[in-house]
Amino acid sequence: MLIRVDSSSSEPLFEQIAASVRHLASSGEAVAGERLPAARELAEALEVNVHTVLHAYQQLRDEGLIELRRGRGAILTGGATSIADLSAHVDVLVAEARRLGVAPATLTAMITKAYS
Amino acid sequence: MLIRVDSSSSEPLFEQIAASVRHLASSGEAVAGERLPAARELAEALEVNVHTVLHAYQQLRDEGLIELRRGRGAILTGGATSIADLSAHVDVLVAEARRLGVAPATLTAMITKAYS
DNA sequence: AACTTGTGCTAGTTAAACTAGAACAATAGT
DNA sequence: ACTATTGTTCTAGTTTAACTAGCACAAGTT
Repeated sequence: MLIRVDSSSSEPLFEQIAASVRHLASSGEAVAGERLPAARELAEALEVNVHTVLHAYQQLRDEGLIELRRGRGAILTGGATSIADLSAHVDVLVAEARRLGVAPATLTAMITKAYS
Repeated sequence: MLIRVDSSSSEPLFEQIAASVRHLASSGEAVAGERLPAARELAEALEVNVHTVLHAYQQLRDEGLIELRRGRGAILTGGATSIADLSAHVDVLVAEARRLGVAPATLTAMITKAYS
């Protein structure tokens, strides 16, 4: 269960935590039904505030990736399986983008626009 | 040349401007060699500060999408053609993500991760 | 009953985003 | 040459998001 964080990065800490969890799910390292570390526990391990971890967890819940229950913690939903299925397609697109010399920010912006 | 901005959005204004330009390029509405509005001019039209527009332009330059020259303005580079070529692939991936019920933030996070 | 864990609140600090105004440098047009 | 255009680079102030801190509470687990 690898969740790491870089405090010197310009990316918000809660986004980094959320990204780590998404990666665990997309790579298949964590599967549906699996439990994430308790917020207080993870906060201590990463040396960040509990609220920062909870902020990340709540965002993941809004995306439908996890469920949050008191006394039980954060559990990966079936949505985690879906994103693992998407991984291969993502790799293809990124390879194509790399070949064309398209920057990450450009590609993610295109994705966001295509959704709306 | 449609560049719009929503001041009530949580997304930074300069990001919205950059996203608009990326969309113009990816949709083919603007092609390589074409000139974007001058920063001062666009700032007035959008009712934002000149620095905000320049911030967006400088980010696009860092991505290799435009060139900035004094007295001349912002010109779309060949990179703009590349991202137009990517558009079809992006649409396929987004359609697949939609079908699986994957949220935009999840997908963009996967993209970012796949790049690194 | 005791323990675990997310929820909700207040509050203070730090960093990013935005605005404003000015002077400057390089290019374009006349 | 001269003038207008346009990006570059400063300083500076305001607003907002992110982060931290600590506490009380609710709902679930053991």
